[in-house]
Amino acid sequence: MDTDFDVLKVDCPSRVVLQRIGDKWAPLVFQALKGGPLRFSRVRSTIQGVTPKVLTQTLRTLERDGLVRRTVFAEIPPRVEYELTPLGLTLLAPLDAVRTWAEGNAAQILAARDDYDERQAG
Amino acid sequence: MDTDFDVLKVDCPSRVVLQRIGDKWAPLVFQALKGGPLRFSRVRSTIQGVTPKVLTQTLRTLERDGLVRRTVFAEIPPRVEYELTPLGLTLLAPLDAVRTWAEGNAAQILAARDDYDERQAG
DNA sequence: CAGAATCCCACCCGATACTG
DNA sequence: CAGTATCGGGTGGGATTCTG
Repeated sequence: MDTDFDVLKVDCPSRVVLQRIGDKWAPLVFQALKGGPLRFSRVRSTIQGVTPKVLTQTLRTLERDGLVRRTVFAEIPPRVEYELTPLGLTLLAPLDAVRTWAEGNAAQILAARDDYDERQAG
Repeated sequence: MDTDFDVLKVDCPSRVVLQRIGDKWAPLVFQALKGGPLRFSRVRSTIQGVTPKVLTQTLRTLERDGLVRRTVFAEIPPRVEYELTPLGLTLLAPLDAVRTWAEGNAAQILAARDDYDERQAG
């Protein structure tokens, strides 16, 4: 077998990994960094609506998980670049599939919701 | 074009969809239901660690989003079955890719964390 | 069997302001 | 520029108990 992990099992580490994927900003960071290294401010402007604090948190966690590399350049003014690691790059495809699905089916989902809500109210 | 949605934009509906996909239990429900219809208690026992309340919440939301169908049989004792809708089935593949990735790379992630934490402490 | 009701808390996230 | 510090709120999730 390739793996002993099973998301359906309690305390399986893969669940923690799933969690990370499923947090609010992490997938957007991947989307932002898929084109190559980006400076902090650039990441921030790419991902609309994210605050510096939360973005930093997200990037730190992804760095800790070995998915993002943080590079500091000793310059004035300071420059810090973020990029996906080799491991992070392998996650790009699966994540992209989900994102594509989300973008492609958002309308249907919203319609289904209206349907459901209307049936509840009516 | 196929879609006007872009996850990087604020208030884009696809973000909401991503959120849903990324909540704690929804992906596990998909994994549990991928084999076909299942009764509530069966879903519950398949997804280790989920409480009835949270499972109900999750199933309701997925039902509202048109991803899961809930069927009630008028029997004693009560029987309720859950299954993926056609729309839900189309999400199965992308989700499976992520799950497979999570299960396959959980070990590496954990190792990266230990590395990172050690470097912080040391 | 399939849940509903209730209570509760951790934590995730956001707004704002400040700094090397 | 690239963050940190601080405070606060909302909510997703959990434990427990009860019911048609």
